[in-house]
Amino acid sequence: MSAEPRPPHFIEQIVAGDNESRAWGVWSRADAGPLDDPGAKGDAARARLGRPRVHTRFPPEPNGYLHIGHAKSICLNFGLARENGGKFNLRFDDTNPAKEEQEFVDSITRDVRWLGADFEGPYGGGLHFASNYFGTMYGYAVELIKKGRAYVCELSAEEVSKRRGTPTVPGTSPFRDRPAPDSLRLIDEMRRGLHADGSMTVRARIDLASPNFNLRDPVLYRILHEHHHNTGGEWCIYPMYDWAHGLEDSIEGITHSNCTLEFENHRPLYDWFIDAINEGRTEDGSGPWGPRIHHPRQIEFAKLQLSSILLSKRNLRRMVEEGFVAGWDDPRMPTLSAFRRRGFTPESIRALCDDVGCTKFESLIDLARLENACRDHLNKVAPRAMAVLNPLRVTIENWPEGRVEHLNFVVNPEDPGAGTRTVPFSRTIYIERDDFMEHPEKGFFRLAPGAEVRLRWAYFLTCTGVEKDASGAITGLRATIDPATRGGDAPVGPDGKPTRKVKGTIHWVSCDHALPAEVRLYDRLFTTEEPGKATGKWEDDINPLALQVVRAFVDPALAGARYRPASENGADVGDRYQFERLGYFCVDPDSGAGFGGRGTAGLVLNRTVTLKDSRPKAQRP
RNA sequence: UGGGGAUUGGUGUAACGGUAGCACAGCUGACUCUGGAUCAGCUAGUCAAGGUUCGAAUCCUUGAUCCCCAGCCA
Repeated sequence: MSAEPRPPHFIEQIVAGDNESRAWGVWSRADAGPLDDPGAKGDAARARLGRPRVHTRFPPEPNGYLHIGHAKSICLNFGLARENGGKFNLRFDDTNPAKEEQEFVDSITRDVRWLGADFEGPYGGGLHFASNYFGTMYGYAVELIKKGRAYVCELSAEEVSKRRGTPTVPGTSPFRDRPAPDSLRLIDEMRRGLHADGSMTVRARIDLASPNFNLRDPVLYRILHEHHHNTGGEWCIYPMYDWAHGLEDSIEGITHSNCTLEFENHRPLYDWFIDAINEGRTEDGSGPWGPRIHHPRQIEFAKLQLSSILLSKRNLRRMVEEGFVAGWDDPRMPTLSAFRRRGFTPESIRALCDDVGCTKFESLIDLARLENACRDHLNKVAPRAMAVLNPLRVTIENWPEGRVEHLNFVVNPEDPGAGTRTVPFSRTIYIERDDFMEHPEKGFFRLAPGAEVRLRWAYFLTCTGVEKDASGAITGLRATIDPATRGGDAPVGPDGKPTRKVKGTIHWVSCDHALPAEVRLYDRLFTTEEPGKATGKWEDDINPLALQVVRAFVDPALAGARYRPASENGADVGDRYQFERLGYFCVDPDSGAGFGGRGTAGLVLNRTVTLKDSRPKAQRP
């Protein structure tokens, strides 16, 4: 998008500074990667040797689908690893068995791959699960109890809440002075399943008077007798996010723990945990506690917010569960699965994330920028075709019945390598109803009675008559073509210059050859920039026109269009086209089997985004 | 009413004591077999008030506005 590379943002600057000072050391033979690998992974591993360590991660909880907001974090973290020759981990933060499901692990894995953050490629540090570290974390908790830094508390959730205090009044717990041996016995009993859910917790002993509530003796473990998607029935106590998260980064050797702004208040807690664990530990591992553990640097940035879009998991879940949309991948949703189904490319999403930069300012990005990024990319790569969404039949009176010509059609003017194909032309064609005005208004330069336009790649056409039904509605047009304009070029005079010009060019399809298709015209789900802001209920701002379905006639070349499983970074994607003058469209999986889809019908197409409309604002529909 | 953050054109983003720049949007015009694309130009900004300084978006003071925090969620 940008002509010049964007200047480095603040996190990139921090990383560059850390590289300069070797703040995180350098990659060694032990952690650089598979040096013997003959492919790209080996190349990256060998290049990594001796370079400053940069190791990032994307740590989603598998409790929902990834949305466009996550894309920013994925691009940031993967980009940092790639640009610095480092590594990027995909890690599931699966510390709450009650909320997490395999379906979400699968969708997230697929979506991260689709975006291009290849966590198993040359810059990949692999796929990880926080739940694999439960044993290590438990050991750290026991260590903290032994050090007098944690205790078992038997306050109920309600009592903890009641005793939390206020910003100026300290909290209390009658258990915080429980002797370490007692807490040790109790945590063991908790782990062994001897206590009921909610009966007790492990808490850090920090500061019940801190104005930062995160430091008011936060809970480390709660009892949950639940089946876990990864560890099954192995555990009945589960670590809280705050306790687990920083440790996960530490265990994986993450150098820069990038997260969103709301965790700024948690950073002192994460630092406290690691410092407390490191208390008494030594560099060489001598002494009672072993070697010091890694202490990552957390950096907070503002999450991506887009206008006319809702991104909280709670709201997305409601939209799906209460039927506002058809599912997580309904093309009206802001999930990555939905954007993919709608026809957005990973390149365009990455371009947006790169374009908006990264700061601590909570900005609201105009959704149009994502749409523009998509147009930008698709313009360069999408093959062109013609389709008529709202057909008006035109009979060409000076074209013989039954005669068919195959005219040359440029597949993509932006890409000469895409070549040409042919498109059939016959006596009756469909044109777009909007491209005709019986009484043309000022500035309208398409078809009107007596007016001449160019049929794209075909002939100049002059409207000679209008057919109407009893109610006066226009049912068809009569017209003639100029045989001397075959191919769409004006005849040239003796001076080699065109003898006449037409201002308008319209698209068309031959009635006898057109392929019928269901076209789903998508628009934004909400009519306001900040849904629900006015009334407090986003339901009030739902756009009833976010989906309109039309029966269209499309270019016969679309007979070859397909929905293709595992075709784009392993994800299922439909073929994408530009329908000239209309926008970008792609094959939906609801298409019939003949088109590679899972549905029973014929061809189903989604409108990804319209073409830009540069008519003066007053003239736009 | 405690603590933690933030504030530069319409929207984003740079400038790290030394000419407020870039992108997108908007508006003109050129070109065009897509009212697309492309090309050229224009419009438009440092939250406020003081202070330090030869010089302040940048440093200091005070204030304004917005966001986050009192889950056994993440």
